[in-house]
Amino acid sequence: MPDPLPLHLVSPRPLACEECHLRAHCLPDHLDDEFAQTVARVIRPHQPIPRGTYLFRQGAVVSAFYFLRSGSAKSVVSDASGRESIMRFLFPSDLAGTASMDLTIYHDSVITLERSSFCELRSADLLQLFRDDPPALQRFLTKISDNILIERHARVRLEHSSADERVADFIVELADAFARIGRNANELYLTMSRYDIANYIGLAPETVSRVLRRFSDDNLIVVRHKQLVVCNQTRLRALAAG
Amino acid sequence: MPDPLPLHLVSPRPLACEECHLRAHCLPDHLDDEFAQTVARVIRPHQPIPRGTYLFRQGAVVSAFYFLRSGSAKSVVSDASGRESIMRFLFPSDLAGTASMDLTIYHDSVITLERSSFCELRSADLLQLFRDDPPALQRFLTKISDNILIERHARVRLEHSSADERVADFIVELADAFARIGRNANELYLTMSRYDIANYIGLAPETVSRVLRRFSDDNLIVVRHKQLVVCNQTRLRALAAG
DNA sequence: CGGTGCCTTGAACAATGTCAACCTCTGTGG
DNA sequence: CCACAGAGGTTGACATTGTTCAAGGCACCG
Repeated sequence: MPDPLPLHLVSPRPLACEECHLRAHCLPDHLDDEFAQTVARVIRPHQPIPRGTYLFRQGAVVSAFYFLRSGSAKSVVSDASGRESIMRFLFPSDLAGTASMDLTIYHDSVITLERSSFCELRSADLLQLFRDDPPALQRFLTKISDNILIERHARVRLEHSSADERVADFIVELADAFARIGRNANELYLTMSRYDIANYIGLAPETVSRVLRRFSDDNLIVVRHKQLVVCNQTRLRALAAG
Repeated sequence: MPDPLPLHLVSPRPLACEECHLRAHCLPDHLDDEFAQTVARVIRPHQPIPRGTYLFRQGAVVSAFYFLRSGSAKSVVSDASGRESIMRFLFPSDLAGTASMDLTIYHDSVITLERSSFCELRSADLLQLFRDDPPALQRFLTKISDNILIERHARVRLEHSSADERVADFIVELADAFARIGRNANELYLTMSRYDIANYIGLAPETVSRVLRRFSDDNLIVVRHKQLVVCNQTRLRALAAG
């Protein structure tokens, strides 16, 4: 997935939206002339930003949600004792910030894992967008609902799964995310570190290493650094299901 | 917290709403005459229902959300392999069904843990309520956001806490829920079984028993069946924080 | 007053975390 | 282009924690 052109090179709105390959996943479902003005005020495309950039920080006042167009990111919460937990990984078409829809402060931080681009959805004008285009509210709610289900899945995985099951399930989850954005679901690239993976699925990094090694020995996968090839998706899914 | 009168004995709407002790936690923020009609169409009080009743079942078509007025309930998801996980416990002023706001099917089941009463928020008319009273949408979103934060807290607890920390945190969480609805935060009544507690915090029921025993030996609490008295809230909170 | 389900307790076991050492890739500067 | 430093990743030995299995107790409800 190549990075898009820098902002100053892309077509001006509303053409940018009409050309967007992720339009079907965006909030507005149509783009006639007058409505386009509302959209243009609420939804703003941004230039690609480098790896390690914060889209927003936990505790800051909410100003916008972020629709990821390319790249990947992680959502992190840090608790009172300073411990950080990764809530989810974000991929193109995912909406960042949905846990902060009470519009007070951000309840997590979102950090890019590679060079990434996104559209900003300004929260101040969001309610107006919902008024002008009620289906947009429905889509917004659906995205939030999806997010809740993803996070619940991650929690159920923590509660009832062995280390093997967790790692298998993580790989399957990643493969599905790749498939959703039109990439090869068998050739995964791990933009996140082993520490991030371990944190996400609630294991020690050493355990993740060992399980990947075992999967590799069993010919389920081939791992080389950040490259992961899935050899036996069926068995991997069976493992993930427990 | 006494059960409210059966539906046929309470005052008709809108008086019922005006008398409701939880009105401040409800969606509409005002109740003038014409608006009251919208509210009456969307929000419907119900008679108390017995313990073990399903408010809705996972997989059923979404018809309403449920605002708990008295009693308690649990939200349960069952996965492909039939394993059940308790996502959260619900108390008065909590809204059940927020994980299903995509309005397709319910993604969890909600089951009462004791005789409970509630108001039904019909989903078909909910969008109209939001149009008639935009702040209601804001309150709705805030309730969903609260729910996400509660479930995230539960997940972080699973990821990074020992058995002692989890049980302490559960007790503190319950105490806070009691305080929020105006009950004594030091005299808790456990409407859920030990199995439910164990499931919720990701432990074996035996472990919960043992930890409660230890806390009791350390004079942190006194447990007798479903009655739990908190003796040293400070130490308990310190334990919960890790 | 007897049964049933929920809860508690004990002992052995298995799983994963911890600690420490070593390896390997990457990026940097000479 | 090479050498080196440092972070990230892997591996092994060991300790710890919580689960599992089995038995027994206690309350509640017929």
